[in-house]
Amino acid sequence: MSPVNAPAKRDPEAARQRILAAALAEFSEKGLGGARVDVIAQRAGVNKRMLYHYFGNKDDLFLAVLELAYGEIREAEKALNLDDLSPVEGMGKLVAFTFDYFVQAPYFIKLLNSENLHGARHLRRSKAILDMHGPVIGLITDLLERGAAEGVFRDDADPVEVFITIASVGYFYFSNVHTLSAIFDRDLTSEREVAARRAHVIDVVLGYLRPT
Amino acid sequence: MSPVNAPAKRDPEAARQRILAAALAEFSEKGLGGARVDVIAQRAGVNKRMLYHYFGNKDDLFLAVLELAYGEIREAEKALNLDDLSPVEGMGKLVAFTFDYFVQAPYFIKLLNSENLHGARHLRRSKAILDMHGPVIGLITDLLERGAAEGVFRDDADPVEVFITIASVGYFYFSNVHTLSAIFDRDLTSEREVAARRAHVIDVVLGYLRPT
DNA sequence: TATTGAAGTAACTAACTGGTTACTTATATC
DNA sequence: GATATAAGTAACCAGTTAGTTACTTCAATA
Repeated sequence: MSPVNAPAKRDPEAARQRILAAALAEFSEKGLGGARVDVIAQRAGVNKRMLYHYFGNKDDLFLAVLELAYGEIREAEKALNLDDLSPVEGMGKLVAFTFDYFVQAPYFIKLLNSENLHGARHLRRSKAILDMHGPVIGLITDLLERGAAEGVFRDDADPVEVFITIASVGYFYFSNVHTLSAIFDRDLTSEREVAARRAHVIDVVLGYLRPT
Repeated sequence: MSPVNAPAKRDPEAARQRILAAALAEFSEKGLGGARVDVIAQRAGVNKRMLYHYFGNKDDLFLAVLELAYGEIREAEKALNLDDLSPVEGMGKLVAFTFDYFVQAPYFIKLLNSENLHGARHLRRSKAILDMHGPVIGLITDLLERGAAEGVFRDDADPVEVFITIASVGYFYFSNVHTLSAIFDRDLTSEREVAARRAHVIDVVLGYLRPT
């Protein structure tokens, strides 16, 4: 006869979520190799044994975190509704969205860097992630085709190359902020610098896409 | 009375170089955290104690490797002689060079990723590296100014943004080859794909720089 | 050729690391 | 309310890890 809203003494789902959140933080701060299982357990406020109970081992936990992170960005992309916009506006919105996403979810970049250091061995096991990327390419293909037909975009742009380029120009900036800031002796994490970079990357993609 | 060319039983400089080369390989394959001091010693064919004798500790050894890697690319850049070329040709050559450099020295990307995961804490201690980047920016500034004056480049491009963009479009491709290859289910390390990317990144930079 | 400092070695250590064992406790369901 | 199963805990373990100790050997030079 316990009240519906009473805090459950045991809440498996909440524990799972806390482990995932703690692992996301720890993995993105220290990388897969640098992250410590004990620290994740401590941050999640659960016994270390629970990580193994819920996720099997460190690598499988990392994969779960990776699936979470990829799921979030591809889900957000789907909600963009670029079909209602002109090709130029749509492309600008996609580039801005991608850039802003890196600002909002800095852990995404760190996780991908870690995964690439390890040859994408976790991701390759995840059918969920591998099936996730059709939609984005579809979005870009549609924008490029409409733009070329209307004569506002060049007609020789490859959708996958464009996708990689859109990701590149923002990703690299944030992935390498520390070395770039040190080298150029200016704080590239400042709002002013980030805003300047944001304007630049939109200029680059739209500038490139102008008809030849 | 030992012959000049007889192999010295002790060759400190050679030992130092072998340690550096082994550390470069190990650090770029496993990252700073994943690299093992014992493995570096083994790969270099020296006693582990020698790493500490020559370089002090693991972090200082990493910094030495970083200085070596940065020195190499900035030195190669200096030999480009872009002044003799037209702005468009010069910029094309710089973009191609940067891209090709990532192909030729894949360890450079791995080392930078590691350094950024650690907040550039080694690099910031290295005056040598921090003083290394004036020349490249000078090169780009000159190309942009000449191009704008001749009316073949837009006049609102910032040299540092352009530098970062030139690096981005190649760096990200190679840094993330494994995840990208998995996601798009095609081997982006193949010669054909690399050549296509190379052509694309030149198109992107030169396309963007066209006058507005 | 005596000396001294750098080059080199083997064995060790204290702290850590991912994962396990052996066990207890809560809860849904029949 | 008995019971099976999932949730949870504390203590432990075998293998690593960066760095050190205590020592020997070589070779330049005074």
